[in-house]
Amino acid sequence: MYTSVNFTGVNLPWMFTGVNIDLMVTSGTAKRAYHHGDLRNALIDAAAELAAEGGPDSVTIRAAARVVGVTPTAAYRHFAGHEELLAAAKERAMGEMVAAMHTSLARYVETGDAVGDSLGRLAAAGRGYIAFALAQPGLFRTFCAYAPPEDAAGDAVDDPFRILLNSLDDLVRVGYLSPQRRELAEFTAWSLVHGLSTLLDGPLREMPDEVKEEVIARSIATIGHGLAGAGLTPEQEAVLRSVGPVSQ
Amino acid sequence: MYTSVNFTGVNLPWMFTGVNIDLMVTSGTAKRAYHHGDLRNALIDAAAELAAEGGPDSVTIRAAARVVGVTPTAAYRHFAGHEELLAAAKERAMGEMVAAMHTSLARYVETGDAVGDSLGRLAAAGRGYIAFALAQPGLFRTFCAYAPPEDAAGDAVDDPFRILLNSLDDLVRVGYLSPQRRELAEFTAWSLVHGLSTLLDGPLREMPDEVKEEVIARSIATIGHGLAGAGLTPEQEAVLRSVGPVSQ
DNA sequence: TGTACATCAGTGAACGCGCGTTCACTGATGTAC
DNA sequence: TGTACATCAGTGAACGCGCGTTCACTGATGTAC
Repeated sequence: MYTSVNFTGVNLPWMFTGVNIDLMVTSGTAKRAYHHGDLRNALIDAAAELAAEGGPDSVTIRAAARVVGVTPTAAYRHFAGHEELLAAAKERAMGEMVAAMHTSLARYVETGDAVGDSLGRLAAAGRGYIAFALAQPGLFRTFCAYAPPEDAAGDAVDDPFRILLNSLDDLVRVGYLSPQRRELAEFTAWSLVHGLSTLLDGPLREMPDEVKEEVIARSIATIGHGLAGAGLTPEQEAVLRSVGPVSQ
Repeated sequence: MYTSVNFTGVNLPWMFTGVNIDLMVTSGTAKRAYHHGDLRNALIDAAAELAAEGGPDSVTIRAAARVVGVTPTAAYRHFAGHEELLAAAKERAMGEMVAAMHTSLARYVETGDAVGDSLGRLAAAGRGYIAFALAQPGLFRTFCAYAPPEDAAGDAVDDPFRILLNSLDDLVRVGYLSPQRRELAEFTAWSLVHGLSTLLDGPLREMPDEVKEEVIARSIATIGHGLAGAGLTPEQEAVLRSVGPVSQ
């Protein structure tokens, strides 16, 4: 399980956050005090849970309040409105994605071959991305709707995109990827991995897992080959380039 | 403009479909007769228009009826419910996508080089896909939600996927793509093109058009190279393959 | 050719739903003295 | 250490919105005779 979100069904995050909690024991059952203690985080937890179950559209103030067991109005003490709660859920989803990619990267076992290991790390990062999308489709779709906050420009160093950039830079350092082909390669790699994630969880949902696995493996290999820029003759590459934008 | 949907703002499709239309001239202004004449198609036109403007979520029975200038109840004479109207909109979106791909394919100018032309046609098909996504984001998102009807299994021969399959088969026939690497390659190609479409219209929306163009060109070239399977040594390809699925 | 009438294709009002958001309020907390 | 009271963090009721869908209805159509 990649996510730290509480999926137990019973949402009692305040049991664990434990800031200023009051319990009133009433005839043997624990009852929440009038003051929640950490409602803001509880609502974000609930929002992430809702996102995991039904994607970003399922994140509503009323639903989150319902999950926590609180009046919708109470949420307005902690969020300016729906948009702010949704933004928090997106932030969570982004965090989960980064965690998934790091987990995958951490599991990669180095072989000692510099080129192979650089490619391996790139592949591992992509694997983490895809695995997260397939394991947590709701959170993945929420992650896709993520937009970095206006104020924090370039602050989020630890985002998935940064991991990708580093992997590709590594491939240049190691001599596999030419600086010329390095340019904009991040978007090619991201597109493939993102497209795989979307399609395997969408139109190709019914595909057997072994076939999915083979599709992923072959796709990664194809990109791996492609980055080298071998295969096509310069003339053929020029032909491809001549297939320009389709005017409307 | 790829789409045949009426975007004039004033939706008067019945003026053109002209089946059994009655006009009652009342003090100089044309007024629709009580019976519409072709309400079903008018509603589908409206649904496609709504989808184009706001994606599949904007397709509602009430909104479509509003566009046509008819009571929501009237729609129930022609559609079992909301789901059926949405399905019709998806069908339309699919049709527009196919048209866009064919347009792009038709514009490809053959060079005479068999391999180059096969690749060129594959690229042109992909271009059409991406161009449609960028020109009609709402319809593209509606297309993505498309699910073929249960009854018509394998009937839709002329769908985008079929175009892709044919292009790849061509690459084998022409000797560029080995039968071994042909297998499942359609999903790699589709993923790249689909991912590009999604990202360029999403997180990369602000990217200048020339850069977008360069990203597309380079991505297509990378896949072109990659399909040849040159670049990586067999050992390196094996390393990539060993980066297996990330267990949860 | 004219007319009675069944059928067809709409109208208009209403239902219940979940949503975001606001209002006046009240119970709990914690601090000044 | 005890208490008055400001402040904080909730409640409960209500608003308007757009949605899907259903009901009884009515105006228009076209056909049998």
